[in-house]
Amino acid sequence: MQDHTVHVQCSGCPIRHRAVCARCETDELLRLEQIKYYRSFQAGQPVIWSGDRMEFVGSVVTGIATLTQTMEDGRRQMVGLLLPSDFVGRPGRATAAYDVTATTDLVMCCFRKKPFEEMMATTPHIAQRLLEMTLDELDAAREWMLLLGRKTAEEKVASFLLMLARRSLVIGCSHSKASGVPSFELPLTRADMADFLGLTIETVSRQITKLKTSKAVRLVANRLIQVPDIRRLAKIAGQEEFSL
Amino acid sequence: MQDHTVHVQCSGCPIRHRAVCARCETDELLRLEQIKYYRSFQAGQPVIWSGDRMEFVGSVVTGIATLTQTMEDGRRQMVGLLLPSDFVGRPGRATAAYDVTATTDLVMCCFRKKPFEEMMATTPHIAQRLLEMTLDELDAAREWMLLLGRKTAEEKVASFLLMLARRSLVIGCSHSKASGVPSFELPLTRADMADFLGLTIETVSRQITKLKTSKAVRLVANRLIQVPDIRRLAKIAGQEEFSL
DNA sequence: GACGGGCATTGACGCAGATCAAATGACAGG
DNA sequence: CCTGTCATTTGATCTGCGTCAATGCCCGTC
Repeated sequence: MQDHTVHVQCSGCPIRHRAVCARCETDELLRLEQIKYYRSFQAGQPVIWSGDRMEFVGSVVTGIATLTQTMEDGRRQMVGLLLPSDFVGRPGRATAAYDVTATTDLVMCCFRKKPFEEMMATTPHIAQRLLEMTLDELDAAREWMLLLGRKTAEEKVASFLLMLARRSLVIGCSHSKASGVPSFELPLTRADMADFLGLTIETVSRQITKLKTSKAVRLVANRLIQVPDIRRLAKIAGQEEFSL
Repeated sequence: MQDHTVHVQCSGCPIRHRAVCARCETDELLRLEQIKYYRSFQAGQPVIWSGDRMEFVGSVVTGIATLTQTMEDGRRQMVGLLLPSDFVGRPGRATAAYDVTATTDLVMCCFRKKPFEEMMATTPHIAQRLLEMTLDELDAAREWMLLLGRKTAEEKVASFLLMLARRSLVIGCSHSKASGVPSFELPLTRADMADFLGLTIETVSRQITKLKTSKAVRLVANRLIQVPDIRRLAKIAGQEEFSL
């Protein structure tokens, strides 16, 4: 709840080159810097509720947030996993379409919607970058649709862990480097994983146990996972041909 | 296979105000007109295969195409349903990410990728409109994810028919107007519907029979469907509160 | 060290939807 | 009108995952 505000220079920002501002020149960055502000959220806190008036858009700086849809009877489906540099909100729309929740402690770089929209209209670099990011998200959503519609529970869980393992390699996560084996912290509870994968908590748990028993993954600590053979995990996830 | 080419003025184009060119001024339209060409595909013909080199992007003018993903073992999931005015292809990408297939006879308005990308860089109206369309598609994909992950077979089929019924009202389809009851032609085979909904052909068929028996829909002709009470269909689809 | 509250695991059982198989219908061509 | 092809429906059976319920584990607090 308590959003304590800080101010930092964009030039030293950890997401400077991947976020919506990635293509901005120095002068454009200065203009952005004037309308931006930071907000922090504690793990578990809501960022916005679906239907709420959206007075800002922004980027995840550190931490992880989720985007979920809920049916009247309570069934939930996660429709987005927001990692650092991902963009939240839709320019030109008044109310939020999804619930956004901080699943870890979260810092966001926010812009009031109106000034941001004005800047977007006059700064092609921002709109261009936003288009690129939106197209990437659309691709991700479509791969996710294949997972939800056609994969088995085991394949779903393996696909999810594979995604995280891959990411931990790319980012060069400390765990992965130290051991030489891709390993990472699970950023989601079983309940969140279930909502991500269109399964129940129990099924997720059973499938993780199964992967553990078959030695496809190792649970080092409660939430710390190692993937000794990423290619094998990819095979279980239903992706025969696999690179990286 | 036989792509017979025609030339038509953009000003009289049926998708002029909804496609990627919607925001273009007269002079911009003239430039587009110079690099465009039409291609026709017969029902059932492939437009592109996933992995193929994409030498063009374009808009659906008339007819319907599908975007599908296929796993190595043959499992298929539709990830996009392309209706008139929808955009095909991703600027800045060399190869197709999905199979695109004409499910009805199809006419596309194509642009060679290179000239189109150049125009996009110099014509903000095009990039702006494309961003808007991509954001809409992302929203659609996310609603689709809720359907795939959390809805029952009956809800899935009802949701699909509801989408078509709604669309036939908005477009002002001749069938719907004549009878006063929303009705429409099913543009997809059972197999395509199954790929759309993440079900099998048999389950789709059974659920349609069920909806027919419960009088939620009527099958006027083989492929012609009437929805006497759209609100009831929405309820079955899992959308209690419903407008339009 | 006992207690309580979240999360996670495990087990027993049932059902929605997949699978396998066959019948029916819709058409186009001879 | 018969015949082959393909889409669709219908039936019988099987199974993966959901549901319900109990137990275990981790931690912070008293």
